[in-house]
Amino acid sequence: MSNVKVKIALADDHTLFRKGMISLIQMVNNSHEILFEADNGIEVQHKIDPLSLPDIMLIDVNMPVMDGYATVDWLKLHHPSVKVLVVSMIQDEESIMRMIKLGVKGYLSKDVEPEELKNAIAAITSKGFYYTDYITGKLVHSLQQEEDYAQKDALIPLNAKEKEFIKMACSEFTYAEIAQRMNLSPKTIDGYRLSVFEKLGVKSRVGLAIYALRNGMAR
Amino acid sequence: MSNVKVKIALADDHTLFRKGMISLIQMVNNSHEILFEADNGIEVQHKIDPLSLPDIMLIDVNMPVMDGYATVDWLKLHHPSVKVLVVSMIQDEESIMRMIKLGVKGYLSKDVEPEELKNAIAAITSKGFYYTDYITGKLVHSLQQEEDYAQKDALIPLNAKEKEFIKMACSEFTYAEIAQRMNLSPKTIDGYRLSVFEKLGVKSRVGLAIYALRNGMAR
DNA sequence: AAAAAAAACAGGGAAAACCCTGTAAAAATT
DNA sequence: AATTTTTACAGGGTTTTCCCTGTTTTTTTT
Repeated sequence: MSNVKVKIALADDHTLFRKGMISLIQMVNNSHEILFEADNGIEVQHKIDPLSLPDIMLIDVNMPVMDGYATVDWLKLHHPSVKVLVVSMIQDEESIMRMIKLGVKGYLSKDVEPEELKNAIAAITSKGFYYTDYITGKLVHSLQQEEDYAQKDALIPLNAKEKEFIKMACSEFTYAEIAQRMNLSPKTIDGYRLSVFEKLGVKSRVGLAIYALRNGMAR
Repeated sequence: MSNVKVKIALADDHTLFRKGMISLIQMVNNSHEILFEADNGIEVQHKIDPLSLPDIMLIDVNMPVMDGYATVDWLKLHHPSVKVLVVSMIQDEESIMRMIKLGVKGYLSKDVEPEELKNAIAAITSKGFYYTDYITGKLVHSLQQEEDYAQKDALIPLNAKEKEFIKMACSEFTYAEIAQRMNLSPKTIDGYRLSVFEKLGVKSRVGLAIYALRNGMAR
């Protein structure tokens, strides 16, 4: 650990919890400096000093006025160098994924041991992130869900021409232009249109395009 | 660790590497049983015994005839209980993400210390997965890339009604139905259509839907 | 209060998409 | 070789989308 103090700031609407965290952080050793604390995102915006940005910000998800998501989003845009460690009671996959996608460097439960909080801050300082097994598990699970969802198409038998037609339909070409490009008559294309509409259960070309994009049949 | 041996199988086209791995695994302690080894995915399909499935399969990405992806995909479908640990020289984000999405429980480089291989097998056996910091980093990075890509829309000034229209247009409603639902005349909707077409540079409703989905303006 | 800008609406027409029913040729089955 | 299935294609009509040129009403600015 270097001789420069790690600068930390906190955003959490529960004063008692916030004060507790601060005392915990300072108890560990004196290599951490608390820059400021805030009740919510708006206060963060006012209290943050561009000339002395925190290295790490501990942020809660649930806060009044401006919640954790909005706060992280704002930080990402205005002070991207600030590394965010979420500390929240909320542990559901959706919140975790949303925060990870916003670029947070760690996500802890509020009932972890003080030791783990220390480890998290140390890891984020040294290698840039700290994801527990729980978080990693959620992350991977979510990815696989997406993928599984995107593969029900294998259940619907579509031949090569139909798949090609679907890809072509996900564009601004007219059916007449698609016919040209596939060397088929517009009437044949109309036949493919009808058959894929029925197979996929869509009622319009827009519906088809949406279905295809959502299910990875076209990019 | 229980008294039942952990059953392991390997798929890698490099015989020497495979043999080395086996000796390493058996050297650790005698709690591991090697069920079989295979040159590629096809051999896995033939050698695997549904009555005595491996707990963990070590699989390489690059293999002739049937590669790692196809092998994992096959295992996922036919023997989902088999936990896959990828061991490969390939370490790029795309391969890693593809394998993770296929549900592999770990991904190691071929030049890790034997100690880490041991840890990985132990972790997968006990808690179900083993992702190194490197893999976790790639995972999170890939997620954030996706999200960043999906947010350039803020650059184009669209008012609330236009955004609502775009969402509605990403459906199978006709413009007349959209007009009803937004309590506006079809002719007004036609005006919104023209203005968003121009702002987003699209030429048809399908083009609009594709643009909106790709840029996160509609789900 | 007047001027300017934005939002809502309209007529009308051409092009594209949609949706029937039906036929001819090629390919696969038997 | 005969039959069935699949693929390719057509006529013709309805609806929807697209696109042009406007007017009226509401909101914002000065």
